[in-house]
Amino acid sequence: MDFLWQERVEGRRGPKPALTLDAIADVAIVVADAEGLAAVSMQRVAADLGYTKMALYRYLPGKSELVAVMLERGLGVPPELPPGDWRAALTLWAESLISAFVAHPWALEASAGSRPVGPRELGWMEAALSRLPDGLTGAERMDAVAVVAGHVRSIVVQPGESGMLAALTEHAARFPAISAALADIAVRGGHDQAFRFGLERILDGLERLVTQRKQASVKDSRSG
Amino acid sequence: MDFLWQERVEGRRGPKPALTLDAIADVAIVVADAEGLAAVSMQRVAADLGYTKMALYRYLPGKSELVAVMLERGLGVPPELPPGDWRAALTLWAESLISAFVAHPWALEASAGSRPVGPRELGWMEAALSRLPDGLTGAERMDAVAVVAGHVRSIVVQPGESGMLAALTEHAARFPAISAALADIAVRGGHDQAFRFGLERILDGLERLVTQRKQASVKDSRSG
DNA sequence: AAATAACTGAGTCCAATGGAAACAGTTTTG
DNA sequence: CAAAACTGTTTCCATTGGACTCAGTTATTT
Repeated sequence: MDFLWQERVEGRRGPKPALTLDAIADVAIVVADAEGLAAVSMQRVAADLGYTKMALYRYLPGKSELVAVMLERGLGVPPELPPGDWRAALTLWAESLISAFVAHPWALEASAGSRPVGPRELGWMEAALSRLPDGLTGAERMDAVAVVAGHVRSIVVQPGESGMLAALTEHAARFPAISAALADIAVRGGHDQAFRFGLERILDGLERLVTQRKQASVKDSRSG
Repeated sequence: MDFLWQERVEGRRGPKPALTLDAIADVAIVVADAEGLAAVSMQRVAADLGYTKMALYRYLPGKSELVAVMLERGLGVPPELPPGDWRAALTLWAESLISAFVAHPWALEASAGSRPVGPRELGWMEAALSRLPDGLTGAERMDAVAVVAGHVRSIVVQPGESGMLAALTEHAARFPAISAALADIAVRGGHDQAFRFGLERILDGLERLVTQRKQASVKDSRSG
């Protein structure tokens, strides 16, 4: 987890390092973008760099750390969110996040499970948190961001439709509700529709909570 | 994808198979539950069964198919949803799904990405779809279920808090919003709180949409 | 009943993986 | 200058998923 936060100390003994952590990660990202995360092996990355596999271990403890660095660089820095409407800000945030995931599909797999967190990832979290409306507890704020981020993830994963369609052609009768719904889906615009729909439901739900609380607190101050 | 839907044909020549697909998957599930999906190898599963690795390939084309079968069995059958309130039904559905994921944490990893879909997985989808309120298009119904399922997934993933806390102890100043929110989290009840919060926001958002449309259609029929 | 064809599980072999350990060469520090 | 620290390379290993072969078993066919 150190290497995610701390850059290399200068002025050490021995030969100058020929590589940098970032250069390694960038090559790995190129591989992952083109051929998937599975194609990223120490050997492959080292070969693409023109070095031997074990040279990388001078920069990284192991492969999982390489993936962590890839993720940090792949995510990029969070976008500048315009001031004003919190819904617009969160929408832009979610759109940017989904763009990052679409550009680097492996990032989804890489960001699953418990793992060390880097500064950029925290930057994304910070950006969203700071633009949430008032009237939520700290825990609720974390949860709210988690819901939006979870929605983005689930959109990118998209396990279903293609595999579902294949399975349904033979067993449509057993799953009438799916069949009926899918008949409608063929004529719409892919991911984006689903993304918008879910995001707006979530923001609506959030908005309802905060306005509800705002009204309650007004009533409170009036009566007390 | 065949083996997910079709059981073995009886009355074949040759020796009786010593194993069954389900028995193999069950052993693999035990391994995955105890030591994670990474510990599931053909060798390991075969050894636990008392057979050689290559024997398994008589039942499965490859490892990815084993994981697919594991997922089908691990998910189990969807719960019976009580009639009536659609919010209660969807809540129970989401709770059951999260229980399955908590019981089999590897199922999350296994269900990521595009993959063949089995009957039980479709059964879950069908169950949720059939209990959604009226007033949604087919595409929207799919999206609505996807949002809820995505929320469940994101709750189970829970990338953050532990790793985040570790990182924040040293860099709290750089991320004030996270620090403030996390200070609140220490005193609450883990996953469940986040799950409830997000689910209720989503259901609120859905409810708003359908009631909105119901009102619009009433007004419509009055004026036209 | 006998022959055949299909099937079984075991055994051997392979390329690729992540990683450990020891290596010779290079540069800074004492 | 010598020693210490660091570099990238080389050699080695266990484990992985999987292709292929082989002897043995059994249901179907003749």
